[in-house]
Amino acid sequence: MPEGHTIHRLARDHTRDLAGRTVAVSSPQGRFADRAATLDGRVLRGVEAYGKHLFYRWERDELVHVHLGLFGKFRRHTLPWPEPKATVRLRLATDELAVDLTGPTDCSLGTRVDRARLLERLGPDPLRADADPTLAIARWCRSKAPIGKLLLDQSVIAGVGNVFRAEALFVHGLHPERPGRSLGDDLAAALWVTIAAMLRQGVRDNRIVTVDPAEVGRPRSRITRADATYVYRQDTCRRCASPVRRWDLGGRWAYACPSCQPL
DNA sequence: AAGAATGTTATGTA
DNA sequence: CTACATAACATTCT
Repeated sequence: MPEGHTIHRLARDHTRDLAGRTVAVSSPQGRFADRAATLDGRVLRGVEAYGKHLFYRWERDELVHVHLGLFGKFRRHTLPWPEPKATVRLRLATDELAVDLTGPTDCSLGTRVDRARLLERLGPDPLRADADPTLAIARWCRSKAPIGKLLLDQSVIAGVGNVFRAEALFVHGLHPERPGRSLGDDLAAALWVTIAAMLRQGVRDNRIVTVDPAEVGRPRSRITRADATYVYRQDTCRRCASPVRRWDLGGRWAYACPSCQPL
């Protein structure tokens, strides 16, 4: 489920609800079940998002790193909360609410050195104030790899997943197989801006809606999941009704409209 | 109710 | 060394 917007949204919500408080930590079936006690009952200092990664920082600099992967999900419970289900890898709880994590690719205890090592492998994240767009743009413009592959490469740009790849390329009429270096500086810069705007909108809505509500003729709030994209998981192009093409690109399904996105 | 899914990494092969 | 393919891993939803 998650692309960068989900992660940033979680960081924001968890900062509001958990940071600055004493947090009960348990990891019933988790990788650090034995060490959860070291964090239990201490103050959570803050929650940080970078691309698709989350970092929970405790007093004395211990960090819990979470990556949701394809299936990871947080669920919140208010008082009287249930016993964690067998699939729960991490539970964070204050007096008011409990947050359960299931299905993560990663949920591990680490240090700021581990965090730094991880961030070295990530490109700029458009949702972060410290992002340097020119790093991603330069990589695109230098590479002969298909732009559809470059968008999923987290070391080039962090936070884009399969939906935003399909949709951002559609908006610019770009075929996913176009080599990055064929874009040119202006188009590449425009693509960054589009991705950043889509991600920001995603944080606001807490879901992905990439179609223009005016184009659909319905307010944003009344756009259903099935109507929320131009080509991603669509049979026909939401703009011109051509049959959408779907093929494997970089190990994931790529979607494109042959008419709106010629090669 | 089988199958698909908004992901990543390690390993094998060319 | 690069580049690609494949497998492995996580779980829920339709």
